[in-house]
Amino acid sequence: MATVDRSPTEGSGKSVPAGARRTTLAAVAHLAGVSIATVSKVVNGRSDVAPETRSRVQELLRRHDYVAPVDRRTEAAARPTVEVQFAGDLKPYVAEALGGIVDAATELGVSVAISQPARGPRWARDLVSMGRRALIAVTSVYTPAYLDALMQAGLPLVVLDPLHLPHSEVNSVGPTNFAGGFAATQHLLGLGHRRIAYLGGPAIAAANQARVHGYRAAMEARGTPVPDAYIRSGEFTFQTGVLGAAVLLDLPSPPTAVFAGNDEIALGVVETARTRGLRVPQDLSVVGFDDTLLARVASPPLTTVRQPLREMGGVALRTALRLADGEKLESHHVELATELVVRASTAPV
Amino acid sequence: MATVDRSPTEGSGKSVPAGARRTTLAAVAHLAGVSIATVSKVVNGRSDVAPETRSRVQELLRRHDYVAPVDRRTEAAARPTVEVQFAGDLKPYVAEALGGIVDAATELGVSVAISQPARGPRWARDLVSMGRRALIAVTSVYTPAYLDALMQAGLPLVVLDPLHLPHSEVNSVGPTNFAGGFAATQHLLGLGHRRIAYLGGPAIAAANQARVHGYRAAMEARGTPVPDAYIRSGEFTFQTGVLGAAVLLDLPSPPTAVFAGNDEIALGVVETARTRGLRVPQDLSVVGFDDTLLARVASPPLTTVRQPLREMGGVALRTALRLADGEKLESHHVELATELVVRASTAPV
DNA sequence: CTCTGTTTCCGAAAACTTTCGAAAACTGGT
DNA sequence: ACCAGTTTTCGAAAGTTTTCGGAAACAGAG
Repeated sequence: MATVDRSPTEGSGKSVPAGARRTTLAAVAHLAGVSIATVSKVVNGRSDVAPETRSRVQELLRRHDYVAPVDRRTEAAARPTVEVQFAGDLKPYVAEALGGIVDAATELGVSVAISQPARGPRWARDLVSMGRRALIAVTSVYTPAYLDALMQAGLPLVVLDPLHLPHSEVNSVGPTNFAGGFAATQHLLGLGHRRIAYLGGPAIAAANQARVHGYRAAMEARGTPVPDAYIRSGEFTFQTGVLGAAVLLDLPSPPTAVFAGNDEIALGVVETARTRGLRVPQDLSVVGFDDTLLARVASPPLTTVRQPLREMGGVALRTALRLADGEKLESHHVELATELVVRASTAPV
Repeated sequence: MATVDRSPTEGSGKSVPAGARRTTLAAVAHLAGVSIATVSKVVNGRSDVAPETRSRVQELLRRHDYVAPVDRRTEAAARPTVEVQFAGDLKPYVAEALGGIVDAATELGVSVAISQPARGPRWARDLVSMGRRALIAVTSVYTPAYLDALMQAGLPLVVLDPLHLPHSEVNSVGPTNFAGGFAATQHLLGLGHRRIAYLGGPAIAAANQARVHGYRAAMEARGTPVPDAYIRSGEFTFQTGVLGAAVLLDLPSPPTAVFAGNDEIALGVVETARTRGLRVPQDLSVVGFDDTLLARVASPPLTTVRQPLREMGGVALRTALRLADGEKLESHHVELATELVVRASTAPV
């Protein structure tokens, strides 16, 4: 089998004259007037070679079409690896994006390693020495120190669904949060709702802010006033949904529809409605965001704004690989389109 | 610098007697009665080594703590890597187990790579040549050819929640499915239910069978007959829950409680109840299995049998590492205790 | 200028990997 | 059983990489 594998390599490019041996380190070493060891070091990018010697040897290697054995090897061992880091639990949101990354990686013949964000002063350099070519951070916070460590190590970064606002130093992939918030709100308005509340994630999160703005824009376009109490922040958790919905429903003028910042919050809202004897969607309409598994298996199935999570994962991986290849990107931030998916948690007032 | 880097390695584990040289391929080759070349091939996962020879050499390499030069380069590169494979989507079940694996790996300083089950004749060997030391398969099917490829490559395998019955050739980690099924059914019986149905996953799945048996055992212990129509199989999906519940509820004598094979099925049952105007738990009690996020964020929150998924992931990782170190295991199959978690989806008749 | 580290660069030797041919073990035939 | 072709397995030799020590260049202190 090894013999069969090798054959394609032989036919590559300008072929060596029949009978002539392949160029060896020894030949080059002789011509360059250095030892074999030194030539080997040049080939492998070791540091202990004088710049002048290095370039002289490199020139000879080129001239004689030297091919290193590692390059002759089968592609398997040479597969690049990208690291994917996620903080905290592997929630459905992260899991689906990760699924998209793995799919794309399988297709491209790339390995994927996963980990929690590492600590310690050397973490970024350690990743490089473990053979990682790029880093994809999913919904992670990144501090200047974090970015600096990556820069130092020369490890390119792509952030999937960045928590912060798109920063020119950082490459990121995200959904069209504004458009999604707008579409969700418009859907509720179209059903005749006017008292629509927004119950979202952390106020600092860029994604959350964009969704709020989309919501506001739709409300204003319809000329519907938005009481301050109708916009609430919290975490992207079930708990926030349960508690936030309770507060909203206790308002003197409670909303007839809630637009939740993600599916998990939406489920919390549904649960609070249930404990209070309110039926969804007859008594309260709920819209989620993300369209994770959660939305599809909920009771009732959730109307939600679909994020193309798998595609986003794929784009993130491809972007990471392009950065690893030293390509310059024309755009630092890519947004993929969201889409409203209407299911059973929304109904006319 | 190189000299300084090496020193920490010297102090690791059972130290080599002072003055003694590091283990070399030549030493191992001599012990094994083969050539240096053959030992090198084993280290690098090359194909042209007989399985018997390979395992004998591997054993000696381990016993003498051989460290490949590529691993000596930096201490970071020496971190072992385990591959985790999962088929299909990254469902909450798989995601939580994966979370447990990553946690344990972080603690132990091990790298985790993830992928879809690979194809091709060389996949297992490729994993070895990419530096993987063990493989954890999550709910994957494994064919004889699959096992054979691993054996050939000398890559140890741990299956998490095996689909097949525990096989003496395969090391596996799973929950106490029988006890879980028994506890769930007893809980329903204790609430006064007598017409209890089981709606589970694939009939061939070992986990499903054990849950059914637990259910049957509890019913028989109480002297409650189980009509054949009360036991249904399908997939571990929402769809199966929706459809199966519809069939069960159309029975002449419909059940008052459904024990579902997992949380996703349980949610399907809840949804069918809802569309028929039945309230859970007042009109129908539902018990799930797994206690994934799904159970906690459902409406109503699901009574379910908790699997210690994170712990199972941790055990799987530790087991995989021990196998990679050549330890013999006293037991081929480890079962971790399940626990009934009572929430709001069950109530007295 | 001399002495004493310190760093850079190189190569000999040792360690390791790959190639490739040959023997052994299978394949199907007759 | 025997034979010709094929595949598997292995090791010798060739090729390559790593280790480690030493020479030369460099840098400061006396």
